[in-house]
Amino acid sequence: MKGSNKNKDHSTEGEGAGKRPKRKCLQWHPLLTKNLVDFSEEGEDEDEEEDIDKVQLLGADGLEQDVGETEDDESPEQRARRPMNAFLLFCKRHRSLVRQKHPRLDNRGATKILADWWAVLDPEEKQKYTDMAKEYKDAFMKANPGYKWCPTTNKPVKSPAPTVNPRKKLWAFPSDSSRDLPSPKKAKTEEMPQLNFGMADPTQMGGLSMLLLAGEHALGTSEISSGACRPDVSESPELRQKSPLFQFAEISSSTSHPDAPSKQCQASALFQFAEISSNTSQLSGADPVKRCGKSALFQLAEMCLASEGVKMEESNLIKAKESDGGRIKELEKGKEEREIKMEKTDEASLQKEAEFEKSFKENVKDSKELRNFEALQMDDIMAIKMEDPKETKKEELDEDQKCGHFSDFSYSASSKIIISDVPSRKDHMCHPHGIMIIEDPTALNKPEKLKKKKKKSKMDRHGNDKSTPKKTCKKRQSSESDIESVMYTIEAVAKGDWGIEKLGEAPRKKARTSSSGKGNILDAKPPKKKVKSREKKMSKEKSSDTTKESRSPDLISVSASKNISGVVPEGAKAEPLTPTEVALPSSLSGQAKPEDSECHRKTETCGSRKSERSCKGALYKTLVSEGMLTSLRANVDRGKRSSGKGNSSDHEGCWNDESWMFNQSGTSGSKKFKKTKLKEDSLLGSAKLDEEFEKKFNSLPQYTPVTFDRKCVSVPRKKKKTGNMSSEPTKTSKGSGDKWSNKQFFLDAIHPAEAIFTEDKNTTEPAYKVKNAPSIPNTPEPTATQEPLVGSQKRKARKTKITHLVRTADGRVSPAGGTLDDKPKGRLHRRLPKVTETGCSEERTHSAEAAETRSSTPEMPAVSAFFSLAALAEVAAMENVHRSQRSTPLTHDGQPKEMPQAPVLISCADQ
DNA sequence: ATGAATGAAAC
DNA sequence: GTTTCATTCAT
Repeated sequence: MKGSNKNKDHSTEGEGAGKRPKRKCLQWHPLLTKNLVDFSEEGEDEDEEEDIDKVQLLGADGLEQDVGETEDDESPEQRARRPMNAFLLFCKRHRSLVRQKHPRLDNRGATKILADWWAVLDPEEKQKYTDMAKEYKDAFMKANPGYKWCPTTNKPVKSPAPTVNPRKKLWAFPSDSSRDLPSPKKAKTEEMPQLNFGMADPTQMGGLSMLLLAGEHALGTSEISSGACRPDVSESPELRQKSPLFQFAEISSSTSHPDAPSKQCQASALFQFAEISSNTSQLSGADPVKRCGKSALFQLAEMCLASEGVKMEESNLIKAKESDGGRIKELEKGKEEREIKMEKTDEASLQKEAEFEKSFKENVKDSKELRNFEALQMDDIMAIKMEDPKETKKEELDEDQKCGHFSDFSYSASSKIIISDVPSRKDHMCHPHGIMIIEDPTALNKPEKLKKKKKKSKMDRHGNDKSTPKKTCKKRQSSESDIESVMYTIEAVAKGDWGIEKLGEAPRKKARTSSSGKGNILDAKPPKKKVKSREKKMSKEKSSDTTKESRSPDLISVSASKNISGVVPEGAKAEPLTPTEVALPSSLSGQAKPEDSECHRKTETCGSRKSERSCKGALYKTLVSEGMLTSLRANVDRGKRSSGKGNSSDHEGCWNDESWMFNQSGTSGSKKFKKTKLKEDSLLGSAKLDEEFEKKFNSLPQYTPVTFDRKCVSVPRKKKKTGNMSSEPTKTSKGSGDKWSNKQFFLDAIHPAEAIFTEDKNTTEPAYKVKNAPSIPNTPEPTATQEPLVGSQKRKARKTKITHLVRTADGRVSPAGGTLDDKPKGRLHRRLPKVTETGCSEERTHSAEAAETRSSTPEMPAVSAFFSLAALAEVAAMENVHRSQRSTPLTHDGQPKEMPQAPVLISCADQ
């Protein structure tokens, strides 16, 4: 396949020198791009450097974007892609399946099928996607307040320079350079790796997966900066409420922070993520109290920023840039400013410390919750750290790379975040605050700008870092509790001082990795996405355990790579990315050992990257062992849950529930067990993280291919017709068939509905939520008949037609005027329930299978028998209701019905 | 670069 | 109402 493509390309154009056959399908995300780049470049020593290099390259290319970037404070960056809508999410999630099923089918065909599916999809299912999309969008918007979807016309509002294609991506409306807008995005994507961590990244949220991935990356990448900032950070309970994604969003978007904190609280995880990522925040030294409202991560980020003059500078620069047209000039200035700021930093740090203490006390109050919260934060951070592994680009890998976006979230990596751990309970453990620092210079600011600066400043920075002796936090020599050890580790890392002792803990990971090692090294590596998805499918059966394993390795590998990034300890870095298999082991081993030797050697010198990396790796491990990851995962779940359940708007509840509980238990438990379970925990944690990411992204139910087939079969006429042929036949049949025919349709429709959703991997988590209200057919009113047509008239018309003709099948078109047309199927489908929940994968899987079985064979007949016209009518009515009610009250039912059909049948029977 | 789908946003 | 663009990837 690939080869063909390549060839194709050649033939097609002379121009392209090689161009990327694939283009950027996946690259769309800058992050991804970056990751890819990283991978390729990985060979290089440091992540940072790499980034810088990349940046340079960009700059070299002539893109001055960096400078131009400007701000993101408000402006979205050009790069950001508009968030995907529900349908797109659906497509993204299912396309692979479709393709698998119909390899021959090209994307268009697949798209058609997907559309059919979408049409058939239960309202609930659809709703999930819709909710997700909404959440995502909200997060995105939060991250990029100024973001405009599309300039429709050509002119961007401001951009004077029309040179650019009007269409392309105007939305980057920001005044940035006009040229930047269009070219940058794609150009970057294509050619350069740009790193976009900056604020925009969150923006890019285009892919949910990206977010998740980002988180992972962050974890991996985030380095524990040698220069430790002072601990600070206040955590507020409020944050807890946010879902991880939301938090992420917050982080990502710098701008958001100031906004209403309360609001944020409610926000979903996505938002948080966005905020964190974007958070360029000016660190204005807001009061600690104020900060409380913000997410801890965000606060941390701010602190970090404050502490580090560099970042400050950048932000300032950015601002300045905004004000000033000259970008480059400013950059230069920035350097100078930076120096000045450096001085300031110390002061700031001091203040922060004071604040920190205060916040700390406050936090103590919360105790458990707080603790959990913290854990969550940690997780988030971890996630952030997980950065892109680098990998060499290989032709073969191309595809994989695409997939790689999962691992990508580069931006997170760049940002530094310091997290302090507040002792949650005095009783349980009083840990000194541990501080994790994530460096992400760029993250705070815009990627591009940052890049440039970085390059230039890079040297400076390093010098600074080294030079600036961070105040060492007090380190704790003896690790009383696991947590302490972790904290200690963190501190040590921050200091640059690493105790070998801790390393001991790390080993478990290694073991894990080793286990994971498979044959495919190369392929596996970066592209988690595809691979993952595929693997998932493959491994689905395996169940949570398997998944965990598979995932964990990835995470680890990633983290390792990142950690190591600075210096590749051993050969590992060479191909960092191979995430899962090869890379992991090597990296891990490398980490551990090197750490020992190097780390302990360098007690103080933060300077050596290797040591840092190794330390980081150790730290990471420690965290994992502690269960931090687990908690993270839980967070993610929560976010998922929230999204799934309620709409983004509601969010609120997210935190509590099982996931929350789970976190706590997990965390605490891990502590106790530590070593014993540490490994497991780590595995779980990592696995969970991955899962969560995926989940979010995939939280949506997926139809199994089988189902898909059935649907195709059952619905064939519609689909096919839709695309190619006229639906006439169908219609005719209807007309002639009358009700009878309808029935048939109905049945057909149902079949598909039965479809089983594959739950993905599912994860071990308890069900994050199952929305479906099993039995509730309540149909308040049948009124809503029409669906809102969307899209252009054409589409509308087409759709309408289809609906009548084709879709009818689903819903059944009434021969006459068919007022009711669509209704029926929806309702039935709804029941299908996804199996999403999570229980144990095994059970789930099992049930799913069972369901399939049932649906496929035996039941059909029975069903048909059951259905009566009346029943159909009722269903239709119900469906309408559903449709109208988009906002389904979420029933939290934790457990969906295993048997989808059953309910339906029953209802029918009743009537 | 195009298209296939849908949806959301910007006109 | 219409246009753009988000994803994906074979042409």
